[in-house]
Amino acid sequence: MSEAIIYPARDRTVEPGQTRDFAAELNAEQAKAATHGDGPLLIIAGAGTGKTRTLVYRVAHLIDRGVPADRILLLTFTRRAAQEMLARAERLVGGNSRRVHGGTFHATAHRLLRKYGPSAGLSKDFTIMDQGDSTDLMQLSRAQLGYASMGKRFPKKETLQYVYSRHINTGFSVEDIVRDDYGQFVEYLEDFTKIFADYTKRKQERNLVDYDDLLLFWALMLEASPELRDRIGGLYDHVLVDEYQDTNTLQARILKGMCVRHSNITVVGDDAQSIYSFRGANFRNILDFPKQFAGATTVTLEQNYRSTKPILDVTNTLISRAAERFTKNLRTEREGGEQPWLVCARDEQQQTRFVVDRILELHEEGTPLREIAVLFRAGYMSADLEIELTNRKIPFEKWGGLKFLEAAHVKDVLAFLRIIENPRDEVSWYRLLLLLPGIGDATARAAIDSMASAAWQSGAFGRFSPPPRARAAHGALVSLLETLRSGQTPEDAQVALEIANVRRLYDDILRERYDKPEPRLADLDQLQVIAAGYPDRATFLSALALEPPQASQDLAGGSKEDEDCLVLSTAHSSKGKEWDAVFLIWAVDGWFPSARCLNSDEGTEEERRLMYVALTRARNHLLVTYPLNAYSTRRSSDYSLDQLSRFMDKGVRDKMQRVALGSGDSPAVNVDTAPPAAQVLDLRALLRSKFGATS
DNA sequence: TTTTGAAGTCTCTCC
DNA sequence: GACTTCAAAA
Repeated sequence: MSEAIIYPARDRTVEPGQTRDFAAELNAEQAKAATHGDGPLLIIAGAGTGKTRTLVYRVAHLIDRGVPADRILLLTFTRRAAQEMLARAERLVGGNSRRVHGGTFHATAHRLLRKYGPSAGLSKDFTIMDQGDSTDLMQLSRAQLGYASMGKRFPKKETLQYVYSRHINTGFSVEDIVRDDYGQFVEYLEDFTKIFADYTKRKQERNLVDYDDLLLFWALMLEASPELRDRIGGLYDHVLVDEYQDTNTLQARILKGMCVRHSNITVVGDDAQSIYSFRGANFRNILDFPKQFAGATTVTLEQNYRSTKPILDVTNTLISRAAERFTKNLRTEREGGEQPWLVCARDEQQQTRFVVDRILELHEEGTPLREIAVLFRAGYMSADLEIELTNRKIPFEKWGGLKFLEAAHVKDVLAFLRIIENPRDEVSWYRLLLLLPGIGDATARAAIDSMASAAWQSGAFGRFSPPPRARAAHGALVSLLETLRSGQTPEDAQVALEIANVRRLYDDILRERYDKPEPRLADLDQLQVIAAGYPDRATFLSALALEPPQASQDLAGGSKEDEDCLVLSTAHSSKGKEWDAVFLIWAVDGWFPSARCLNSDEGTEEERRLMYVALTRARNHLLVTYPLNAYSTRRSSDYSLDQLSRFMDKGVRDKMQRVALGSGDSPAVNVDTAPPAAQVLDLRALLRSKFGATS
C-alpha cells in the first residue's frame, strides 16, 4: 500500500518566501482550519481525518505569516504526540520550527514553574512527586492524624489521593466527589478535608510538588497575579492544543489565562474519542469552547483518509450507538478492502496462536511488523501473547502499562538520589529508612522528626542516634550520603556513578528481600544506562517524573527506531497512532468493557469510545478476537466471562466476517456462511515462517 | 519496636 | 498471582 493513497499528498517543504499551496495539499476544510487567521478556532476532527496534518500545516502557516516559531506553544497530550508533530513541522518548514515550544501540559507547567515559580513564592529546587509518591505522602498524612488504625472502612490512601486529585482537576467540591463516587465514606467528609490540609502543608514544608500542583500553580500564576499573567501570557502569540476532548477544567482555566490578551487559541479534538475521564477530563469542555472563547470559529473534519470503507462501516456503526454524539459519521474514498474479522477462539491460548499466526501471515505478505499492532484494554492482558512472541522470536515493543518506574526497587534507588537533591523530601526519606535492617516505622519517623527540628541540615541525619540494632545500617547510610554529597565531579556519567554508589549499599538489601533478585538487578542496570543520558541529577529526576519512557526498549538506551518490530499497546496508549493492521484481543464483556466501568452510564459510554478509538487505528486490516473460556479463577463475579463484548452488537457483527476457530488442526469455520477456501487457515504452513517454528 | 507469617484485597487507563 | 494489612512472636 503506497503512502500516496493514505494521504492526499506528502508534507511538502517550501522554500523561504514561496507561498504554500494549501488548496492542493489539504482538503477544503483542512485548509480553512490551517489558514485561519487570528482568534479562537475549534477543529472538530474525527478519527483519521488528518488532524495532525492540519495542525502541522497550521503551525507552518503561522510561521510563514511571520509569527516567530518560539512564540508558538503547542500543547499535546503525550510526549510522543509532541515529538511527532514537531518532527513533521520540521520537515515542512525546516529547522526553524524546532523553536516551537511543544510538550505536555505537565512538562510545560514544569518549565514555567522552574522559571517563574520563585516569583510566586515557590522554591526553585522543588521535587516532583509522581502519583505513587503522592499516594505515599497521603498515607503519611493519614497516619499522622491517627486514621491508620481506625475502622477498616476508612478510605485507603489511594482513594484519598484520587479524591484529592479529582477535586483539583475538575473543581468539583470534595463533598460532591465523595457523595458521587464513594457514598460509603460520606461520614468521613470532615476527615477528608483534614487530611488534605495536612497533605498540602507537608508538600509545602518538604518542598514537594505533585502532578496536580504543576497545573494548579500554573493556573494560579495566571489568575492571581496580573504581573505574572503578563509575563507568562506574553511569552506566546499563538497557543495550539491537541486532544482537547481530554483536557479538564483546570487545563481550560490555564488556556484562558494564557490567551487572555490575544485569544489566538486553536484547539483540536473529537468528542467521540474522549477516554480520560478518570483523570478529570470532560468532553463537554470541547463543547463549551465557543462559550469560553467568544467569537470562536468551528471547523469540522469528516473526510477520513485512514481506513478502508469496510472498516469505517464497522466503527461508524459502533459509535452510532453512543448516547450522545456531536460529530457526524465519517466518510472515506478508500473503497474495497478486506472486511474486518470477528474471531471467536476457544480459549486464550487459541486466541494467542491465531493472532501470532495471522501476524506472520501478514508479514509474509509484505506488511512490516511495525505496521501491525495488537491492542487490549489493560496491560496485563497481553501476558500470554508476550510469552508466545518471545518463544517464536518475534520482536515486539509494548506501550503503556509499563511499570518500570513504579517498581519498588527502582523507586528505592531513586529515593537516595532525591534526598541528595532535596534533603527535605520526606517521602523519599521514609521510603529508604524503612529499607534498612533494624529500622521500622517508629524509628523512621523519629529520624525524620529529628532532621526536621535540625532544619534539614545535611549533617542532621548523622547526628541522629538510632536504637542499637540499627546502628550499623545507620552508619553505612551516613557514609554513603557523604560520598554522594562530596562527589561533585562534573563528569558526563555523574548520575550513573551516583547510582553505582547507591547500589553498593542497596544491592545487598535487594538480594536479601527478594527470592529472585536477578531481574530486578537488571532493571537497575538499565536505570544506570538511562541516567548516563542526562546532564545532571535534577534534570534526570524531573524527566523521569514527567516523561517516563514509553516502552521498555527506550530503557535499554539504544533507539530501536529502525528495527522492525510489532507494537503491543493498551487502547489508551494507542490513541493518535495508526497501523496497517490492528488486532483487538479480549473483546469479552467484563474485560472490554471493563467490568468496573459498567456501574454508570458515563462509564459504559466511555468504554464504548475507548473501543472506538482502538478500532479506528486500523488502515487496511482489522481483527477482533475473543476467547470463549477465560478459564482462570481471576475473579469470582456475577458477570459472565465468556461473552462477546456488548459493543459488538448485531449491527456491528453484521458488517464483519465472523469466524470461529476450530479445535486442534481443523481449519477455521466461518459461522455465517459455508467456509470459503480463502478463509481457511493453514496453521502448519505459518509455522514455517522465517522466525522459526516451535517444535 | 521490628519482624514475620498469614489472611485479605483487588486487579486499568496516564501526566 | 502481587501487594497490603493485621496480629502474634522475637
